[in-house]
Amino acid sequence: MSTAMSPTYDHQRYEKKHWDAWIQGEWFHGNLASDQQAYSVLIPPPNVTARLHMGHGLNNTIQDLIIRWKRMQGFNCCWLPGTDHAGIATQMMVEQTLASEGTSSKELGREAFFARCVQWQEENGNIIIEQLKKLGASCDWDRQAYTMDAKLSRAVRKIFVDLYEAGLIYRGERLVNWDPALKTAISDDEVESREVNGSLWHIAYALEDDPHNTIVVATSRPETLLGDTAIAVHPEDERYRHLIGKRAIVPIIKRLIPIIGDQAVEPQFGTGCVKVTPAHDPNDFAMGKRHNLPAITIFTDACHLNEQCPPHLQGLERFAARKQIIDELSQLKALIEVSATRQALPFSQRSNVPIEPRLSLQWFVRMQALAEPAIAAAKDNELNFYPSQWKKTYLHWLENIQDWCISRQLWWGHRLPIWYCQSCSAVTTGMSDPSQCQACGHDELSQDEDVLDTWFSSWLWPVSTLGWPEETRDLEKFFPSQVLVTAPDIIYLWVARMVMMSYFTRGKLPFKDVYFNALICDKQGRKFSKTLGNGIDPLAIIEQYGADAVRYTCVSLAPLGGRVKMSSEDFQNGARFINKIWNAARFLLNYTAAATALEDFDEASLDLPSCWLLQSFGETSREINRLLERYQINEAVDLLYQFIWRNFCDWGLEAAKLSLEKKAPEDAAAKVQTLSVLGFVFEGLLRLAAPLIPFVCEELWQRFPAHPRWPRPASLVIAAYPDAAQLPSFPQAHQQWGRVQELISAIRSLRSQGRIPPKELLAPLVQAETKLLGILTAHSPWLASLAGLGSFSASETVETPPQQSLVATGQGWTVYLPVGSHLDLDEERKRLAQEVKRVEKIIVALAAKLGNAHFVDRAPEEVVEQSKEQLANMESQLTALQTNLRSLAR
RNA sequence: GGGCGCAUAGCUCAGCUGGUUAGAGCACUAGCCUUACAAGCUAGGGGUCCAAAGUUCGAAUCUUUGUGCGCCCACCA
Repeated sequence: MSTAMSPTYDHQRYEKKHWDAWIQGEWFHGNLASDQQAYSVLIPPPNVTARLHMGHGLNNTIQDLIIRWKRMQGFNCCWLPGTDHAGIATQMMVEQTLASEGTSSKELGREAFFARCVQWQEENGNIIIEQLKKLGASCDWDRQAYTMDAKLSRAVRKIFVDLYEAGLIYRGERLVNWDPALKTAISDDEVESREVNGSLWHIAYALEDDPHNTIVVATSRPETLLGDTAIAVHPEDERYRHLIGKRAIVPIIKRLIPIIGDQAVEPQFGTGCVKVTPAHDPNDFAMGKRHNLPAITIFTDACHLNEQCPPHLQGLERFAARKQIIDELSQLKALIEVSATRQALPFSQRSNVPIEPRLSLQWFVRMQALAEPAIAAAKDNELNFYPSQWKKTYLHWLENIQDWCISRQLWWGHRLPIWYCQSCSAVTTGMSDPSQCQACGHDELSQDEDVLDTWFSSWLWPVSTLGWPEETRDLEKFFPSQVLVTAPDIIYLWVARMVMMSYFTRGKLPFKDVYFNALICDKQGRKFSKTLGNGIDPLAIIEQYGADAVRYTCVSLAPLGGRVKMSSEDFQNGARFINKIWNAARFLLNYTAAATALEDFDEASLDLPSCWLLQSFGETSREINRLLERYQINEAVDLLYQFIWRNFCDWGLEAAKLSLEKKAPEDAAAKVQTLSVLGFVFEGLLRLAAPLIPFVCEELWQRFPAHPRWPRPASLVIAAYPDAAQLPSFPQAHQQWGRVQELISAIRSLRSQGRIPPKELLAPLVQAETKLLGILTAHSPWLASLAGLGSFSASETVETPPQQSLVATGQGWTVYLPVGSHLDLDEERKRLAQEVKRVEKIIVALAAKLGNAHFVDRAPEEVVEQSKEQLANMESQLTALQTNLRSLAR
């Protein structure tokens, strides 16, 4: 029934097949009728404009791993997917398209432009969703949400109205971060400060009552003197104190402005005098408030000098204006000095141009009250961060929270549900568009032109995706979610705000755990960016190596938090791992292909290697579950890798070959047992690995005959996750076989040191304590096949080591390997001498420890016992080594 | 300027409760085409755990200081 397996795993043949089956089975769907405990996760909605990059790859693989693991544990899982309408980004994309058609948003007008945005979204908005599916994301695709959906838009409107009515939304004139390229305000969080080389111009202002005397200010923005409304000095500055209260004359425009004293002025910096331009600098704005200064805006929305400026300057762009002003100042001999300086300049992350602080009427959310429960939740450890140090960052921001400017001068987004009365200029809002002013009843209303910041819909994500403001069954079942997996760079923009909004709408946390995944960088540690072109395209890698390889590689490289350096070669590792599993299956299927089901094994009559394998599997299962519970995901993945490769393949399968390859009828029963254990553990490891690498596991699982101990549902995605408590356990056998493995490794090592060809059979002498000797004798066929022995002799004591032999020692055993002519005496003496030295060093350390009365008194008893045992053991090893060294002496 | 973090093998990193003879993967060396896998197997080399001081019977692990490097926040004109 199974088709022949190629020696290498060919992901192209299987991924789509299983994806389609999973969707068909509806196993990713959060079931409202289920009695099982719900477990839900919210996807950080990617922008509709986004294309899958490695950051998404890692972030979504981690979410998928968690949700698949929980699903296999029997939870009623719902991983809610969706996209974000990305106001600025989408608008820019559409503008670009329009420009290539020779038109623009202005020409189209608001409505037509909005329609184009909708169209763009319909055509391109789902690309990233399709890409997530390629990665294997087991989201509840029936519940896919979009922030501009009718449903979510209603939630946005509702929350706006609620906040407005609660007095938490207000309109105010403030300095905002103005992006002159996009001609919109952007939030503080979209501003990035960069160090640039700048100049400091020293400009002389004549004093009103003594025009021959001047006061000199230092500024990096001379052009803003057109908007100066004061000069400030530190009130205690001896040099200038006498000038406070007098007036100075702004050069060029000859405006009279007061000289004021303000604590904010740093006497050491520049000249100690600051020109104050409240409309164009946040500091100056604050100072202006304190001293009741007028604010004069000198720029248009595109940052050209406006009608407030002298006619000959009007229309100049801001940097051209700077040059012009400097020229004029030097002609007036008012420019005293220019010095070079490094300065932090705010840039728009969106358009990459310097931000212009601009005074304008905007809408704000009052944040302080909203922040309170969000602060308490973290302080009380109801909300937990992984890694935990982010708690401080989160709290610091919330405790110093500023009001949030939510209006954007864009067309794409949720338009503010605010109407101004033409007659009385009162404001009307509500869930339905008003037809008359709620203050005066006048029916001529005009809606605010602005739209809401995109994050204003994002902070509702935990409730809006589940149907809020309706009291839906989804909301009842799947709110709150369990864990949010995201990147730390949006801890303020999104994480903290969702917490606030969930408290406001539901009085509850939206999730109890926040997992911050690593930031993916190139090998030089630089962020992936379009301009550097250093990104790795996950789709190309999926194409080349398969989704499983991408998933494994991402997660195994990425520790919790932090930063991971990644290159496209790293994915070969993943591909190798997948291929290893594939081949282990190929090997096993040689023996099981004929059977439709495996027989059960009898725990009482298993051989030692089988017991060891079962015990290893149990321990691994326990540890993986434990690590996943603690979100130590890359460690769980590493453990899985070690178990599959080292334990199962290198030892389990190699040991099993012995009985599998036997043909005699009397061996048949043992063979069935071995095969049953291998089959059981292999299915178990497929289950352990399925959340991480679902495609290859599903394919292999379906090819595999059923085992009586693993009930078989229709798909591996809903099969039970291994639970150590229900697995057979053989701690003693595990330990015993461990010592045999140690011995085998030692013999292999001696062979290699003695340069004995792999095919030559060996005949070592093993000295060991009685019990171990018994085990070794009973397992001589395994020693033969795994260590390449022809025969071996065993003894409890060895007085004189065999002539010309290599020696190795371990816990309770010594092995001598006669090598005759192979022996290079000099080299062996050297090696032994080194070995003696190593052991002696350990003995000295242990003896010193045990000789220390404090240690014996104060250390826990078992630690002392352990040290004593170790010492005895090391001493006997030393004796054996020394004896052999002497026997080699000439 | 404030806050957070990092420093362990050539590279990327584990080592979360102090008890190791400090681990993994990649890279490197030697030997193997052993009919599951050469995308493999076996063996091996490689580390004053950044520095100094301290706590302790015992420190890669805890404390302090220093050095170097990241990131975030902040208005030094």
